[in-house]
Amino acid sequence: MSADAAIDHLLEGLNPPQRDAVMHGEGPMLILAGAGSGKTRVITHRIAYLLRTGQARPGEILAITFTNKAANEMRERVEHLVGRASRAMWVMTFHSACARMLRAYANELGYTRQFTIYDTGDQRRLIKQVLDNHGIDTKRYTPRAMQSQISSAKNKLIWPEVYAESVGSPFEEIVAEVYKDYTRELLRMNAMDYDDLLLNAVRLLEKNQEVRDRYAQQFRWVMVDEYQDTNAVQYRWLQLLTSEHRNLAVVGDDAQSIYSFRAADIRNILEFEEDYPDAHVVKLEQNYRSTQTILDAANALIANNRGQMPKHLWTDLGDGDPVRVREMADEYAEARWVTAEIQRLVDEGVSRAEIAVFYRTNAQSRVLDEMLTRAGVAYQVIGGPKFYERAEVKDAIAYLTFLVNPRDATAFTRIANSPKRGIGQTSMSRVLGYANDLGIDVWEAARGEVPGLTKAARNALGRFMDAMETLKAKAAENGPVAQLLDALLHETGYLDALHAERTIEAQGRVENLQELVSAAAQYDINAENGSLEEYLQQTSLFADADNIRDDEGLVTLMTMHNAKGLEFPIVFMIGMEDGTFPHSRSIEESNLEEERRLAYVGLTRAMRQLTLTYARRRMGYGGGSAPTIKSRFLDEIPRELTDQPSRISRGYPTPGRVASWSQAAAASAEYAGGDTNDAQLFRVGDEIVHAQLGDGVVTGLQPGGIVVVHFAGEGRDRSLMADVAPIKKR
DNA sequence: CGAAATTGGGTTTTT
DNA sequence: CCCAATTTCG
Repeated sequence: MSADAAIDHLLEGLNPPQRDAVMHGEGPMLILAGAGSGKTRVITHRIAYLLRTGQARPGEILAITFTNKAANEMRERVEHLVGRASRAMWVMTFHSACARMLRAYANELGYTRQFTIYDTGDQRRLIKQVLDNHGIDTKRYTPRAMQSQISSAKNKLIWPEVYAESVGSPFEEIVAEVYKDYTRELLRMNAMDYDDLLLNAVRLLEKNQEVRDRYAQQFRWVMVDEYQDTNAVQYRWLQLLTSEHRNLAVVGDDAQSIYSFRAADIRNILEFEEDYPDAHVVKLEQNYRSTQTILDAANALIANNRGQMPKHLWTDLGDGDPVRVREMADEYAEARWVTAEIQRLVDEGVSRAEIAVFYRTNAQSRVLDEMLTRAGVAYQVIGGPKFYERAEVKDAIAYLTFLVNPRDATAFTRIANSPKRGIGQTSMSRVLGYANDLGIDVWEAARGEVPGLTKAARNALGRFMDAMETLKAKAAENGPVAQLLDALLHETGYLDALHAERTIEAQGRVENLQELVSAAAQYDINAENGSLEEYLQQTSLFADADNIRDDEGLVTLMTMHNAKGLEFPIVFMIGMEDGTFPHSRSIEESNLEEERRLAYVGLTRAMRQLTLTYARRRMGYGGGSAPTIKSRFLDEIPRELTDQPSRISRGYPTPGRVASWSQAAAASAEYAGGDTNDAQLFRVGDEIVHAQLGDGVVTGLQPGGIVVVHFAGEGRDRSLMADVAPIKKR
């Protein structure tokens, strides 16, 4: 293929705005990409186009995403378009890119290139220690609260010194103190937390002109995905990197900004045109994913937010089916019904991999979990308790970490007595204190003559460190990580201790560790020039969402946050109740707009069929089941887009929709269990009693066994399924 | 020092 | 309701 033909090929099949974005040359660009508008395609084709036209060389390209999954996908697609040239590009997450820069210049900031990356748990442990050192009451000032304050300060680019100057309350004074010490401790341990990766990368670029020049010159072409979710630090980092060439192309959708709790600042995208008055703006509004009905529902919902960037998603895929809305008795009925529906779909020939269930909080997956298991439906749950956060996995990783980073006291305290080998709290403190006093590595201290140890403790510590020395020698050989891991688990007695427990739980732990070893073996195979350090970095930046499997016939369960960037032909959104979604906390914090954007994200994941369910009663944290109010978001979706009878034609069946309706109602009756009513029993005007809502009057009857009831003391009518609702004629 | 028992604490979303 | 961390006892 000639060069020109190759270029034509790249532009083929793109719509005009997409093509515009792909072909844009020098200068800043804002691509407003609605859901499902083919933005990944635009980014990847743009990269290929820049290369093919000779405007860019591979090494000049920096393409940034938020998740590893997105980065991998982008990398694969770019590789598909341009081949091996993709290897010289930086296609990765913010965190990986920063970590890479920091490894290269760690010493500039007083770190070594072996620095450890701390997750939230590690952070809290270290903060707790700082609090204890200060004699601060950790009940009143919880490590959790401290961690969240510090993290939010970091994400706003507020350094410890600056924070200390602006304290306005005793609480903040303590935070300031802890923040300062925590930062110092991290440096001493040669460790950075997640936030530090970004923050220190900024510090490095600001502080060191040479480094800044190097990267700012290298990255002539910068592309950022999900720009609406960037925070102040990421913003600054991008500014520093693009100061030279100003070829910053950002892709995002303000309607999908859902990470303000992680300090994402929607203003970054809203004000992009103010930051770059010469920015070329492209709007991608044609959606290639969903039916028009689904898009209309999403458009109508998001219209309730103020200050959106004007846009209107459309598709030529046709209207498709109405959005299904279902009311269930409680979360069990809801889960049973969803399960039954899934089984029905699968019977009809739908692949399980085409089906997803979304919910607001991870806890909601439990009931569904149970029902699907009972029904024998294969599924995967994304999120929740994470593999790399399980105690045994963290232990194993901590062993490796300590081998690499001998200063990491957090890793040391985690593993020194795990498995139990008689090195208790006091002994560990002695070791740490000793290291502190002499200003030496924890490793070195632990090998030396630590004063004040009992004979037993000294022996135990000696044996432990002997094993560690052996492992360190093995690590120095740079062999496969999996082998080292395996050796470690045996050498340290970790597996023996688990086997000795002889419990099912311990067996599960052993299996998790086996899984860890095979994952490491995978790494050994995949990594081109792998190293223990790189392996550790990868695992610490690993997110559960990276684990989604899409080719094994599994129904996918996940939070709506995790669903961002994905699509499924058939989507269920459950728990559509005020308090659950929108979450009560968002209502309290008047953060409804972000919740609505989250709902928007959920709705726009669906390609063909969208079903929204809510339960009349839901269990709170403390056992009791309480009545609920259906989500205000449901009311924001025009009825005519749903299979709910519209208010005007209440009581009259809508032709064409009746069949599927009664089918669904029948399924629901079958699975909801409990006493059932026959809809025929009720007539308009009947007085009824509801188990929770009390007295009411039937004001309408609808197909599918729905009775519309007006309850005393309620401003509106409720539609109830006669066969499952706890109602009786009086 | 380790294991068991109790208590209290907290549940939005996560790179 | 469930987990974790602290406390208490052996």
